[in-house]
Amino acid sequence: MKIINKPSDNFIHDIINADLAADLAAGKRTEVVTRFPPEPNGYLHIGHAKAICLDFGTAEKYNGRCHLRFDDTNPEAEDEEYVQAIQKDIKWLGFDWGDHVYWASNYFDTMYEYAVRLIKKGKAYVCELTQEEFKNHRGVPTEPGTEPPGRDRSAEENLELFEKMKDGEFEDGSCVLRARIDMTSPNLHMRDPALYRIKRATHHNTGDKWCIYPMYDFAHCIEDSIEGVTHSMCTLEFEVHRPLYDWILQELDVFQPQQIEFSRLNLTYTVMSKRKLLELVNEKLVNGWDDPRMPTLCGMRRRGFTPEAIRKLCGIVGATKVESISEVELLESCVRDDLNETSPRAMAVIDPIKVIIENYPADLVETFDLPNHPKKEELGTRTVPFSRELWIDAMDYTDVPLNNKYKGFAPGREVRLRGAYLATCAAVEKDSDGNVISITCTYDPDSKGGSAPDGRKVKGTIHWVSAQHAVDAEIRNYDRLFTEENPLANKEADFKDLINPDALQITTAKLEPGLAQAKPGDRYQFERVGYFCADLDHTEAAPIFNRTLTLRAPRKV
RNA sequence: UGCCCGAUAGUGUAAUGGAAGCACAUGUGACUUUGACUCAUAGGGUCCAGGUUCGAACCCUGGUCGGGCAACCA
Repeated sequence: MKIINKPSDNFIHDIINADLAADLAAGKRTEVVTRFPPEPNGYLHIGHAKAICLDFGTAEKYNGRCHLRFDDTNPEAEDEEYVQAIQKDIKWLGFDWGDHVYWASNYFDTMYEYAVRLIKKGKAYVCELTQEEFKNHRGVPTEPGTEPPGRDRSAEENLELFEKMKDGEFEDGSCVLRARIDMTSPNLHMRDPALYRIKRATHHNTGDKWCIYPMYDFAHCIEDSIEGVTHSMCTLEFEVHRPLYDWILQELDVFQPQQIEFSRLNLTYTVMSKRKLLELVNEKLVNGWDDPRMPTLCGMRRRGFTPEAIRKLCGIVGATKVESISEVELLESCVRDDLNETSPRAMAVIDPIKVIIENYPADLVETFDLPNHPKKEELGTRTVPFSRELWIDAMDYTDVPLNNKYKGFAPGREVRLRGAYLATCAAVEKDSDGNVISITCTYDPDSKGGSAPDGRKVKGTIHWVSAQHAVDAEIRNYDRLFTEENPLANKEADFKDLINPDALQITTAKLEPGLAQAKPGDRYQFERVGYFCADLDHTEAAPIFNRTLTLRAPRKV
């Protein structure tokens, strides 16, 4: 299949199209290889989803391949737990790396050889300055730095010192290997950056084999090069690292991938940095990485968001170099759009009040087969019991309707009990404080199914649950994590003070009985309320449902 | 006061020298056995100033504003 002349979705594909055309013209092999390179030091969030969609999506588009590569060059931060979680989340999102899973740590031998090569060329040296001392030599952005002592040592000496570093003859932090580039460069990253540091830490993959570990700048370009990555996409903050990326590979004279930077995904009412999310977890402001309020993929999964919706969002926001904050409404729209199509309907009463149907036989139970989806017959039907006493939602009763959009009961008012009968409110019983305790009504036995033989119309259709059959459930109502669109906008303030106290509100509800059999993760639309999914901890005996999102347009009565 | 990057409706994103579109959000209306969905409809935009050109969101010059960069993190 021809892989050039694919329509462009973004500036990155423009670049790839041009590269492929040039390769073709030069008679070279045309190929696209990308990679997603997480450090296994935390959970993936929706910002990573954007990168994943770009990396895997681009490879798919050009019939190339995308590698999953764990960038495990800092053993102190990394953990096997994250390795498993990252793989699970990528698969959940719908992408597959096939056999192409790699580890930076598998290239440690090659990296060491490459470092030796640089030393031999006089392009790297062992520097014994402390961090603080080197900082003084590096200087500040507005002034050139100065060359540190020992910079002009012979290659032989450096080779010997570097070998001693590797052999553990020096203390942690006593020296580093530096690239010998230009201490006066206007780009701080080119002022003799560190390539290797000494760190006695057990690596999850290489154990105690190494006591020196390569820095990101040295490791990443080499990883890309070894794997034959053609287009190495990363976020904007690495733009100033690109000259170094290119310098290292040129000095090494090895295959040179192209680094392309794009802007991170930001969403309103949340934060997207691993460090800040970790703070929320550590300070127990949320219940772990998979708290449904979190923008992590595992949190969103538990919340009930779908991978399809997240992928759709990533497609819509695209890839540019503009630093932007997308409105969370866009994500929510993608989620509702998908859930509306796919989730079966059910009835659940969140804020129950009792309805007694005076003229309905006390011992009668009828069942109704209601469609699971109003527009998709193929989703089938479920059986819902109906009896003399029902639960309806408190919002569906009022003494005096405030406007003509009101759908519920009011004294003398007839409404449709969804899928069952028309019923007219006869009386209401209140406690001494004026709170509604119960409503009595009469039903029209000829309106079975919800329509009257005389064809009369009713204003509203409300949902209900048979009281004697209702299943009690815990409902976790989730909302936005922060009260501010951009919790980080005020640099003086602590973003953690801006957490929305109402982002989780736990209530109990009356569910139609079939819902108890839901399996953890099953998604539903509770009609007229919102989208919900059975929580990870849900059981038939103790049902728990998470509110994914309310339906659009909050009720204004 | 160094270097790098960016700037198109409220938000995100197209238009690559030839009619400024789309989506979300918002307003109005229709439909509805979900105040959902669906459908129709409205408002609203090229940071500023010059220049090149028959023609500029796009090219050039100068500003303005926003972001990034001074870990032995990635």
